[in-house]
Amino acid sequence: MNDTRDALTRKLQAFKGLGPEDMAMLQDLQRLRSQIPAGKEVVYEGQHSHTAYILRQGWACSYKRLRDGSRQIIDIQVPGDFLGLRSLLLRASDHSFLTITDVEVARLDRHRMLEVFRRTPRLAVALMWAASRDEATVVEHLVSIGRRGAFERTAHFLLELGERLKLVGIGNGSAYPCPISQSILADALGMTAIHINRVLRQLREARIVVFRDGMVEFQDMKRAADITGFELTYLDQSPES
Amino acid sequence: MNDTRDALTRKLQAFKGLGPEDMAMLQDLQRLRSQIPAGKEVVYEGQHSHTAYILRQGWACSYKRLRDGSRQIIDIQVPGDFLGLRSLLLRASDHSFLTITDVEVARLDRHRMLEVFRRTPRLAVALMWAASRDEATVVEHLVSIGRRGAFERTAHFLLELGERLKLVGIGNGSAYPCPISQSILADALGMTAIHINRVLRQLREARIVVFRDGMVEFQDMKRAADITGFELTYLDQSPES
DNA sequence: CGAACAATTGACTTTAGTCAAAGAAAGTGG
DNA sequence: CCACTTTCTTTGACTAAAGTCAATTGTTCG
Repeated sequence: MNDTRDALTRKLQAFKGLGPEDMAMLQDLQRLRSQIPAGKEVVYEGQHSHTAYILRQGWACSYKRLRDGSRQIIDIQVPGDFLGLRSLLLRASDHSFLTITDVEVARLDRHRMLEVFRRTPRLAVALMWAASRDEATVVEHLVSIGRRGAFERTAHFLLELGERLKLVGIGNGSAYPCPISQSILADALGMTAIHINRVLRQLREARIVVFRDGMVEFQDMKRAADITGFELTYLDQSPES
Repeated sequence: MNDTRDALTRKLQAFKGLGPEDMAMLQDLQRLRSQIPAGKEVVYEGQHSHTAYILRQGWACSYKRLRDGSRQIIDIQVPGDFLGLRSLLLRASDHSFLTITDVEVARLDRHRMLEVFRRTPRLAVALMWAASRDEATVVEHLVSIGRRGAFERTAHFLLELGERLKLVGIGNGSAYPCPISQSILADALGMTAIHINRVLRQLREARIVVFRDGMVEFQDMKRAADITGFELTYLDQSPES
């Protein structure tokens, strides 16, 4: 285990065959770093910024706000994830961000990405793989919100998060730090904060998983996976070359 | 209006600056055509097929089935849309398809796509733009299912569909052919067929939109857009170069 | 200490789902 | 062309899930 690697490098290493040039370019891509404090809302909806980020450290989420003030979180981003990749290509960004903890990001712009495509196509494919995986995650959330009940949905989400974190070296899938509030969790899962609170209690009382004090601890992952029908194919870690 | 153009060409033409070589490549990409009859389920979940399609004619949908037998439709595909683009990069395809009408598709494989990236990068960017737009649509569905009530959600979906079809020359946004059954609509919107039936009645009685006999006709688009908070930025048609 | 926010719980309401039943439309084999 | 099945649509009556309102307890932080 080489803890000096950044999260995205870790993640892409599931992708075999990246050579030294790819790795160098990947480092270079993450050169323009900056820090953002927790709780900062980066409102991009409707903005014409062709900028995306790599989240290097910390947690964030992407969301859309509706006119009635309610908020739907599209996905939680953890280290190694992209922020706002779509805005590189779409004219106007379609969503905003919120930093959940203090974060460190690396800025990407369209020009740099095109350069990656030109000069290190292998890395480009790896990045597109990561983007596809993010997209598959969003699709799974859609399915979850559309067709799973609150109880299964919550357990499923926590299982998924554990797997995603494990891939970048945080936690072991069955226990991991999770600095998100119940109201963020509620907005991610399409329910109210009050309801998620009750659901979390049920999960705790059913001895499946405990969400408390910034930690998630599964007591019975097998049953959790069973109840929710969780399978990790959609996150699948090792794309063949 | 040049009706001889295929739907994808029409759609990408919103993307300025494609040259003759790009156009030729775009035609070439659609060379491997085949027909599939209506009602065919193409089950890909868990399959390792690195194949995607361009939908040239007809309607289809992508969906995931849960263990309890229920189904969540991820998106409806209309002419000019991609089918299964993610499976070009992910190891295992994460969803399946259903043809809603008879369709004509053109097969894509990873190798051909990589060739596009190498030889006509301009077209590659245009295709990635289209893919980003599809993704933005999925995100909007997520938001809709998570945070809009059934009435607004349904109206929103029908508005969106109208805009998408207009872009490829089908209908005018306020009236268009729509060959999908109520049960498909229900599974796309995360509700039951019975409930969508009631909602469609309400929309009809409120003189907002009529969904009947394979046609959608808005009677009051302004009010519909107003009620649902519909804006088409997320579909935005003309990306700047 | 008090302010602001997060978590918790109870009582009640609303929304959407379930069950049951029929009518309508569309395709099939004779 | 007609009986016959199958699928789609529609409606009513009832149930279950999740939201709303209201209030309380912690917690963090200046």
